[in-house]
Amino acid sequence: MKPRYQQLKDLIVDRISSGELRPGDRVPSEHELVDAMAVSRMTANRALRELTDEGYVERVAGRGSFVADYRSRSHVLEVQNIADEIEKRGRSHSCQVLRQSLQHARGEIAKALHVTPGSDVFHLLLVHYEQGAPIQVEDRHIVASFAPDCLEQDFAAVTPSAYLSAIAPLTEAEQIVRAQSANRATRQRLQMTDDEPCLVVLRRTWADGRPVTFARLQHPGSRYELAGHYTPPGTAKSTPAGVVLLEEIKP
Amino acid sequence: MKPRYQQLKDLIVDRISSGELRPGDRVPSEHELVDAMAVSRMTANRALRELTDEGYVERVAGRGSFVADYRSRSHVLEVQNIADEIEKRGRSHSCQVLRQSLQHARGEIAKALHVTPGSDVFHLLLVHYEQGAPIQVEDRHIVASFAPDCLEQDFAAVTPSAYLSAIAPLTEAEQIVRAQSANRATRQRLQMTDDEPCLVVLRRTWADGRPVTFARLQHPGSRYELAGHYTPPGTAKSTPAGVVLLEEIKP
DNA sequence: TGAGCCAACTTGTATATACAACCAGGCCCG
DNA sequence: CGGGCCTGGTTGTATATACAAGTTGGCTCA
Repeated sequence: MKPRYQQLKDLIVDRISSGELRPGDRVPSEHELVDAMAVSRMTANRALRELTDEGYVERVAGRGSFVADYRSRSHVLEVQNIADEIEKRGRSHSCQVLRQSLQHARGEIAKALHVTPGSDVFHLLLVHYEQGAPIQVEDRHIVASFAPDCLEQDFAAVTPSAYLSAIAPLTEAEQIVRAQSANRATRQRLQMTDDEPCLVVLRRTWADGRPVTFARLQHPGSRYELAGHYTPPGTAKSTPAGVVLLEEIKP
Repeated sequence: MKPRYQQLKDLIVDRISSGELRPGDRVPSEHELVDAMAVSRMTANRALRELTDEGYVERVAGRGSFVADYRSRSHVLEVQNIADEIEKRGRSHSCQVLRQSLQHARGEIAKALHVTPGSDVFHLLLVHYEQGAPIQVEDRHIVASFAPDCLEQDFAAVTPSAYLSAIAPLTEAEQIVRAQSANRATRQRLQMTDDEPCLVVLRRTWADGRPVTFARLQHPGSRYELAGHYTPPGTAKSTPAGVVLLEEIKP
């Protein structure tokens, strides 16, 4: 049984992420939660206070609690889905599936995913295109027990990222970024010149407290870059208007 | 007057950052705080709980509260200072200053730093070494009004990052990461082979609500990589023990 | 009409208390 | 000697209560 303050938090987060509550909307006050959910005010206070710390809610003494403008939240999810990323820029995304199979986890993969060697894992190999030009080779392993129906998915339509986060929210991610030379197969798939550097991202993602997928994402250096904007927790509101995006700068 | 739970938090954070309490050390229990500081247990509990959420302490029911191994904290600051990063790995850092001059901001630099073209900015060009091997070329511009005594600093001893965060806390950062080919001068400075990819980080950092510095950091792809571990806010406690570090995996 | 005051509601903090779950070490008993 | 029990200390959660301070809107009174 989850603690009650966590139940309250889940309830409110669900209403926000379902779209029922939108940024700026009023969230139930502590007193309303006390009446509606039969908890003490301290418990309601803890739920709302933690949601504030986590960036979901803004509170004003005397006025009430409101759904926050959740721009600065969660770099993790932001970077997850390359299809969203591309379409957000108003460009077309397409995808080609090269491999979609069940394998036995061996060596490094088993270690990375915390499964015993020989366990079932799915292996995906995809190429993502932006406006028809190849932009990413996605080489992904997924713990089979987490996504049993993986082989029936059409990943050309729904990316693995989107598919996985639909099963369960991805709670944690670890990644490392490298500049490497690509091997010949990858260079061909990404239509890279022989000496073009390759931006490699190794990313491992957690759900339900355990690692569920491990991906190696390779990109042509001349056509892809990673951007991030970080504000330390608790200093949220600083982002000023009229920021010149770094993307526009080519020193 | 600060609230009492905040006073307790400050007290404990001070003892940690001064080195009096080291990772693994026991921090006062709730009951001890109640006795020593004359607060209620709920107040002591709030202080310790928030320190847990912020990654300073770890708590185990039945045993006590302990200073956390503060690896997973604050991606922003973590990545800031390459000297700290290197020395945390137990390796020696050194630095060579190639340029340290006052210039007039032009074009892209003025735009990135939100100053009018022609304004004073400092220009630094440094090479960082790890165990004697070059690991980073740092090409940095700093708003002159933010750091007037920049020309008198010895950046071979104190890195620009450390110097800047000592003036005022850096509250916000934006960066983009690219894989590029390096030009000949950079290849020489980093002792890179002709076709070795170069990991480039462009980073702009804010203090006092305005951008104060803009850096272009170039690294040899074969000897440097960026690593990050992300937990979305509020899902803190998930990180399980015995995590296999991605660094150990070479797929 | 207009200015100011007041009441109701909100969040923020603080306390005292209670019970459950967990852990370590000591103690007792076989 | 060894195994199991128990106890004291610790965290985790939950409640009832209290006061302070900010905001809003209406009401009263000049």
